[in-house]
Amino acid sequence: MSEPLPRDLFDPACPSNATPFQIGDKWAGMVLVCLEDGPRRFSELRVPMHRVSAKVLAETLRALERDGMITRTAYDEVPPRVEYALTPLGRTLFPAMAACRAWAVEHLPAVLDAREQYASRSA
Amino acid sequence: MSEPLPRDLFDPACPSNATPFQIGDKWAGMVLVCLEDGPRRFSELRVPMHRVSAKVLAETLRALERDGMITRTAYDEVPPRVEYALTPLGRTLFPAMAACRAWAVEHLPAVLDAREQYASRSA
DNA sequence: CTGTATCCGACACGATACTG
DNA sequence: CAGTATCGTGTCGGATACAG
Repeated sequence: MSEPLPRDLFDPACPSNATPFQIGDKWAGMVLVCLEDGPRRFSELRVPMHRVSAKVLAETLRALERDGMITRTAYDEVPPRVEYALTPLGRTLFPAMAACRAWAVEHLPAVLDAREQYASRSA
Repeated sequence: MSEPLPRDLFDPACPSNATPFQIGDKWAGMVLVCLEDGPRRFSELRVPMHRVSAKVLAETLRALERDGMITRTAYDEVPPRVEYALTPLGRTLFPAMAACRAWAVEHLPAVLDAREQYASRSA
């Protein structure tokens, strides 16, 4: 125990480094959850994500599209309509996201306890 | 399909919001991985995380300690020695982290492909 | 409706110097 | 060795105004 650990965690080949680029992104995960049950329009996404500005939401959607996680479909109508939908690749993220969510559900109380004890020790 | 979705994802009670606060943190996950095989000293952690300044590493360690994920043990010696170690609560994160890493290993090539195609479409 | 362009403040982060 | 204090910079992200 406690012998190895010489590697460079910033090596691009290290999955520990590449992993959170989607799940860990501040809002990408939210977008994916919002699309789980079917395609959504830009304005539909803004409702549950009301604390995110249009600018940042647009940037998040671009990044997810670029990475092949979602598709963007613009319909030539008036008024304009654009729908975002998960790709099969995007769906592959859900098991890992579910594991994270399950952890939070199970252990979040313990974390909050730890914070309280830490705060009272500092006082 | 495509009916629900009225909830507020910023509700503190929503696990989708609370989940990435550890795994998604820029360096917290790295620290946890570094501690997996046993306790480490501050300077030992700086080797694999050489791109993180001492200041930020210290802040990350404080946050993880506050949340009950790691312990900090200072030995009264000269020169000083401080060791960080996982708590049982901290260890509970590893299954979720493993799920994320497994996703990355399996699907990262597809993501890189998507990026190339996206770049060539833009050109 | 679905964005983009611009401005601007807040904060995250690194570098450096210093302390116990 | 294990940090903290201070400073400077770059980026994130909101608000607003505007375009297709």
